[in-house]
Order: sequence, then structure tokens, then C-alpha cells
Amino acid sequence: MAGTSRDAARARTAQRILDAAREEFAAHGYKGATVRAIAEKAGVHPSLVMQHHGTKERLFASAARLPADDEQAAAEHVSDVLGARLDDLPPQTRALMRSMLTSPEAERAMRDHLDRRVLNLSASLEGDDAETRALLAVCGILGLTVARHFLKLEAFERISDDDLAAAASARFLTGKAGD
Amino acid sequence: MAGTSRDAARARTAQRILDAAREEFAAHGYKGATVRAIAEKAGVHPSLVMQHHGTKERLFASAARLPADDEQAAAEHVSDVLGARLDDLPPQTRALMRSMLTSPEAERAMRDHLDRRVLNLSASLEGDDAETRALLAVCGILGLTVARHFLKLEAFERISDDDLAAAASARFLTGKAGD
DNA sequence: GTCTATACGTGGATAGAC
DNA sequence: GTCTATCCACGTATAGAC
Repeated sequence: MAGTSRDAARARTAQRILDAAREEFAAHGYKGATVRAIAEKAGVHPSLVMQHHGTKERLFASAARLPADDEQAAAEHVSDVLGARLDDLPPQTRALMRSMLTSPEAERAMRDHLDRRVLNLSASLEGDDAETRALLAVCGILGLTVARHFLKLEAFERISDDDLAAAASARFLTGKAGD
Repeated sequence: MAGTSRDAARARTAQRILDAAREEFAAHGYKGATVRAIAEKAGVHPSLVMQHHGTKERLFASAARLPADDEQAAAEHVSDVLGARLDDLPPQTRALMRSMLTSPEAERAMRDHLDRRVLNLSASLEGDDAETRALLAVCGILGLTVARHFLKLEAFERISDDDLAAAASARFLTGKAGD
């Protein structure tokens, strides 16, 4: 009982550091984000970051973990995925995606995530080429996300979300859709 | 005359450094590649790298420049693009793509490149939604390239290049194609 | 117990020795 | 023309302040 407020304070500090880490990793990627900058944003000394989270790599693993992969991915419908990827991305997802090409850890997490997506989607499609079409859809959404949220291609400024979603659905989900 | 061999030797050294830089940038990205490792691979002292190419950023700009963007992109046909992205990537392209999410320099180069691609492609398509379809095609190829050559999704091991190219063409190039 | 100061090794970058 | 000496910022482990 007497230790509650002490532990709570420590937990709050750890959470502040985690939030700061998510923003920095999302903005600069794994290598680009510095422990010192994360500490400053959280208002603590750099050493405290290590004290709480062990190492920069473990901090990244905690900060960039995709939310509830197993249950969620299995239940998702294709239209949900298409819609979600056109909205703004949560910091966790941004952090993971921004580092997927430069951090082996992030690369593996992203590959596992997308492998599962392809399997789930191909199971909900029909025809001999179900897996090929599922792979194309997943890759298409990946490319759209990168181009829109990270590269910020100028064409996105001239095309409405509705037009884009409609065209993407028509192309990626021929015949049978997920909803 | 007397200075020719001296200059030639210096130029060869610069080229060796550039080749080593391309490999390192392609393998580890901008931040992950170190000047010291590039120097070692080229067989020279780290300071020589800076002497020749000024700064790590300028070295990256030289190493990751996409080949002959203006003339080539304008002349390319869609089928060429689709095919090329399914083959192995040259070190320059790999270096640029691997860093596009973590290096502002690479991000801008990639955005410019893809913006031009969208413009060129939409000009060769017909219909009101030409630009939307062009954007989808470019993003789809981008996603395929990332998923195949960097994330290495397992589905690619089970699907032949021909099947993939056929399905991609059918989906991305409806109606009128570029060739 | 919670946080801070300090020190070590490795990056990129510059100036100057050979 | 090539390499050494040096500087500052980074990640990280340690010891010490409150």
C-alpha cells in the first residue's frame, strides 16, 4: 500500500518516455531517433531511458509493436484494411513502417505482419489465383501507404479519398470482396 | 601530360570508393552505412572518403542517384516498368529505396522520381480517372518492389514471376496499356 | 529507490603531418 | 596524395547524488 504512489510515479515516467519514443521513432526511424532526444522530450535524463527500458532496441520493440496482431488481423475485412490505410496512421505503425527498410527488427515485424495479411486475405478470396490476388492487394496497400504518408506524392493532393478508395477496391478486389 | 597518370590514379580511387559506397548504402541504408566501412571495403583510409566526396551526404547523393531520370522515364512504357521492378534491382536503386523512409535526401529524390512517373503514365492513359489509375499503378509497383526485394514476403516464393506480372498488368492497366 | 553525472567506445568531420 | 591527430555527438554502462 505504502509503495503504490512510488511505483505509480515510476510507471508514469516510463510511460512518458515510451510516448516520447513513439513520436521520435515515428518521425526519424530507429537510427535517426536518439536516446538523448527522447529523454529531452520526456523531460528526463538520458540515462533514465536506459534504466527503464534496458536498451534502445528494446525501447523500440516496445514503442513500435503493432496493436494486437493475431486476433485483429484475422477478423479484419478487406474493406476495413483499405479504408484504414487511407486515414492517418497511429504512431506505432508509423514508427514501424519508417524503420522497416533499415532496421532488421522492424523488417521482420513487418514481414510477419504482411505474411499473415496475405494468408488471411487469400483465404477469403476464390479462384486458383487467390493468393496472387491477395499478394497484389497487400502490396498495393503497402505502396499506397508509403507513397501517401511518407513520400507524400503530389498526386494525392489532387485526388479525393473516395475516388482513390473506389478505384483501389475495383482493381484489388475483383469478383468477391471481403465484406 | 605529365599529370595524367596521377589524375587517373586519383579518379580510380574515387571510383573504387563510390562502388564500395553503393554496396554499403544498398545493404544498410544511409544511416546504417558507415564511412569507415566504405573506406575499408575500398581499401583506403576513412579520411580519403571525405577528401574525395566532401561529406557523407554528398557521397550518398552521388552513389544513390537514379540513372538518367528525365529522358528515360519519359520514354518508358508501362510494361517495361512492370517488368523491371520484378527483376533484381541495381545497387543505386536499392540504396535509394532502402533510405527513402529515413533520409530526407532520399525521400525527396524518390518523391520527385515517382511524381514524374505518375505524370508520364497518366498522360499515356485515357479516361477521366487517368491520374487516379496512374497513381494506383505506380504505388502498386512501389509496394511490390518493397515487399519482394526488401521485406521478402514468403508468398513470393510460391508465385511465379509470370503469374505475378500477368495479374499485375490485368489489374493496373485496364483498358489501354502503354505498349 | 529514483534519478543524475560521468566515462568509454564508435560514429562523422576537420586540420595538419608525412 | 595519403594518413594521423583531434573534435563533437551518439549509445551505453557505471558510480554517485538526492
